[in-house]
Amino acid sequence: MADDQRSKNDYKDTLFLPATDFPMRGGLPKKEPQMITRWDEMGLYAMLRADAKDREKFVLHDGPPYANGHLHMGTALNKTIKDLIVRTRQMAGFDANYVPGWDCHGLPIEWKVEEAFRGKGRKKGDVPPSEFREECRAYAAKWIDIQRTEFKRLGIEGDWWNPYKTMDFTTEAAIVREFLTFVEKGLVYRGSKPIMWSPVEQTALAEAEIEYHDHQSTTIWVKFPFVQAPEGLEGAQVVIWTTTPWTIPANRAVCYGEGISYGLYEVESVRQDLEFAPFAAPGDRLILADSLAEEVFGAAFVDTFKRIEDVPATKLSGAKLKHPLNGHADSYDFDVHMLSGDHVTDDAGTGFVHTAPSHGQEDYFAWLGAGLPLDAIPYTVGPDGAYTDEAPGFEGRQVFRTEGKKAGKDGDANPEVIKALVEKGSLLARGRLKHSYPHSWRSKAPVLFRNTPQWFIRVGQGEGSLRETALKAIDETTFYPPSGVNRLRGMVEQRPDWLVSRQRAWGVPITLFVDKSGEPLVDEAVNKRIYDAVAEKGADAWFDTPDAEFLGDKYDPADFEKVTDILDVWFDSGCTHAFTLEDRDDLQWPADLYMEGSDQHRGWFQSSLLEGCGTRGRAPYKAIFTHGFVLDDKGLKMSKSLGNVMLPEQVTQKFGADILRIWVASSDVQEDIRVGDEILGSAVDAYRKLRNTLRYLLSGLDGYTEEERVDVADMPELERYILHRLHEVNEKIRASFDAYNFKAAWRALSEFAIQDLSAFYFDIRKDCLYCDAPSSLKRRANRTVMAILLDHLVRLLAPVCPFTAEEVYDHFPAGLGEKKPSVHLLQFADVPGSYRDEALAERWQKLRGIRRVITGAIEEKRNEKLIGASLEAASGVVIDDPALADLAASVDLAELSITSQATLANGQAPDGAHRLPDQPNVAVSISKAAGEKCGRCWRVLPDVPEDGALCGRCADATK
RNA sequence: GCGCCGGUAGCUCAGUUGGUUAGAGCGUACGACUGAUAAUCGUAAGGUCGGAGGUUCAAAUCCUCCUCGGCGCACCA
Repeated sequence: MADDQRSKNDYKDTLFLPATDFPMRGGLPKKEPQMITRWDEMGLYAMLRADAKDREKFVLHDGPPYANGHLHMGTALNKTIKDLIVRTRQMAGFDANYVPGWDCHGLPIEWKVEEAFRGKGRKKGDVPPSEFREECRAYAAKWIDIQRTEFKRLGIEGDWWNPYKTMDFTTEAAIVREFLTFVEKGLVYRGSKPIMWSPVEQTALAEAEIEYHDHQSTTIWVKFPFVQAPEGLEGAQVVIWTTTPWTIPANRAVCYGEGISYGLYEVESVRQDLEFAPFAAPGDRLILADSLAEEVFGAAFVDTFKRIEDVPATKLSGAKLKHPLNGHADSYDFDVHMLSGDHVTDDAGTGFVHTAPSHGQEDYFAWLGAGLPLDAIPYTVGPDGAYTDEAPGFEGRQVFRTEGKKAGKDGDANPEVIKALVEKGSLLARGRLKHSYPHSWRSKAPVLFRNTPQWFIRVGQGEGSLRETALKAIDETTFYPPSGVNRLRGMVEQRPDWLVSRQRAWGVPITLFVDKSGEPLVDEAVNKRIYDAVAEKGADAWFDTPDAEFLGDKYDPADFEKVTDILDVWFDSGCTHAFTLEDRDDLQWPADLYMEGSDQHRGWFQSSLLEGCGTRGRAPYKAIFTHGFVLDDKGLKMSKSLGNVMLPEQVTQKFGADILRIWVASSDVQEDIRVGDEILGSAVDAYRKLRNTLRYLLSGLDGYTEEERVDVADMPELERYILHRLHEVNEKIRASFDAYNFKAAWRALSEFAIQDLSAFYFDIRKDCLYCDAPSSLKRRANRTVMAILLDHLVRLLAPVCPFTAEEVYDHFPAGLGEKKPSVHLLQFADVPGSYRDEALAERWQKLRGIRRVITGAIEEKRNEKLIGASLEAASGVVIDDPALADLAASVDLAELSITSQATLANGQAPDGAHRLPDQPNVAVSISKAAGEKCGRCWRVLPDVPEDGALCGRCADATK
């Protein structure tokens, strides 16, 4: 080893090099769980509450996730945004108490539990309802535990040990109370409508529970003869087309459109080249929409046909048809009405619509609209999707299979009906059609329209209606983003009455007694007894308690029927505001904010709105914030089949929760956001950079004490400029937090740390920090500013990276003053307005421009291998702008640009000087600095006696 | 099918009421340093602003159509 090498090392000991135990690498996957344990043990949540006890409340009301399954990126995103909101509000000086909740009732859990029972060889029918519900309860409880752990792993702060659950007895009672309020207000009625029915799950489904998938249907064209043909139509038959042959036994009418042009057609010949005989035969006289005739004849393998005459729609008015199954099983001998219908079009089918009022919304309304009686509508299909005895000859045949592996596949109803139609000579043609068809979102099995008695909440129309109240409430709500208002408004404007009954076991019962006329009993005393019983024993109380106990002396149980349906789970979740915000002392009603995915416009936002408006006349929230969905790195939806699913657990295990949180904070969460390896990689890089900046602050403040502190007035301009920037950035970040604009806050924070601090301020002051005497004013000012920066940055970082912020806080040098037990007990600190100095900032903005010219010039010389370290350089700066030259003269350009020397001149630049396009008046020439290199500070200065010896400044500093 | 939202450098995002050569950070490449070192600093490359028309003296920004993606609604007799 050479001598000068050793001497360098000797001087190294005289430097004030940064020192800290704070590690450069985060090691988050290991460290974060320990931090969670520590927060639990110290009771951080309780401390936060106690600390904020008397502050103004800010309530973000949690939309309950469903207590089933592990977290996915969507739920992680959702809870992380909520946590960002809650933490920033808390640190901004509010009491932001976050009470998480879970949605526990409903089909998905029931489905899983049924599966489990089946696995043990027990069919649902064999399991007593109370035992079944007990299992559901246990199942939900299990997943609540799992999800709680997973949410906590993400660093979500909240009342985890006292959350709300829709299955708590008190909650179930509260939901009963809310529902009975609707009843008392006369908003609940029993209707009989065709509704979506899932034969596999044997329940009615709301629109929210339906999804559309492709389904292969058998289509048929069916001929209906006239009972008594209108003049000129003797022997003619009306043709319909349907994709649901199984609804033919329920057919009671055929609709035609008044604006459609119909014609009477006669079959001349049918195709002979087939291996089977077409159902159509020469001489058949058929009535069809003109625009569809050719298509129909094509399907029927008719070779040639002729059009005989027009059939005006008026001619069909009032006509009666024979049912195509007339005589089958000695039945179907009633008349089929021809009805006019606006819904009939001639762009598909035959121009005539087969109408089975028990199996379609439009069919039902067409029937009622014609003034035909409700009780003439048959119930041909039972809850199990099999024909009842109202479909003579087909009893027991299933539309869809409901059991085993083939559940959801076509049953034997269609083939049997088609066979019967063929026997009757009513079939004209058949075919297959692949089209989108409603399916249950849970079982993925197709559903059918079925006419059953159900309970509804009347949303109504016009003045005084629930709809009107809700629309008014929407106007009074703030939406983030503003476009959300259109969406919710559109849905509320259009939605039908709220179907709230379900024929299931796991949920809050519809606690109604119905009298002989079908009207629900409304009696306060009875309702009170019901409420008390449910509060004590849960939903089971409704089913297990004898009716007489509820009804009391006033009513005879024999006069009433007890409803055994349960409530739609959306009603449960719509009540969360009542049993959480209102019933808990540590929250308040209405909520300041509901924050969920944009799909909840149709879900929770709406159910809560209707519930709140129905019972309390206003929305339970003041504002709604929506986030988008998590997509893969190419912008596609994550799905198992695409193999592009990423789980939050993978992220926390590989990188840590703080990384996941940075991903959230740096993304535009109001839109759909992407996630993938590269995107998370950026979050990791940003994290490292920020972590190192904080580490540098910690290490630079090693041994700092209050005595070092310098008044701002006594600080160099550079320090004051940085404090000005801090003020600016702090304002920007705080304002962004207030607007829930986390990406803007994150951007401001990380760009400040990178550009202003790491690449500019720290770089310039490194020499001072390492080499100047501890007593030097400049160094003290530098350390004072570093202390101020650290204090603010750790607070601003805390909501985004709660783990890392806490770790930084742990490593705060003792001299920074008294500490709280956790960084999260701090609030954001105001940066004194006196730090703000626009004039100074403008000057330094210009100086940074000059600096960029110098660093660019150095880089040129570096590429020419003339110099290496910038301290080897001396810069000759020439400025052709007197004011700018004066400004440059007021600072130490060498220090600013981290060169050893600098000269400044006015006027024209020499040839070959470096320039930048945006700095037209600045030119820089670089030469090697004259003198020897100081062995301590490495600057090349004329006052260094020999290479490796000390410069004057260092000689003083080491005395 | 209809409605809403969105498509700006490899990635994440800025781009105010339309106005000079469209910005930042990260990443990349190259280089420097070796006293923030699995760090730090510098320089550079990189975009026909999803596409096509149109309005305008002037459009990433306004209009129309198309396309891709997401969400929602609906129909399918």
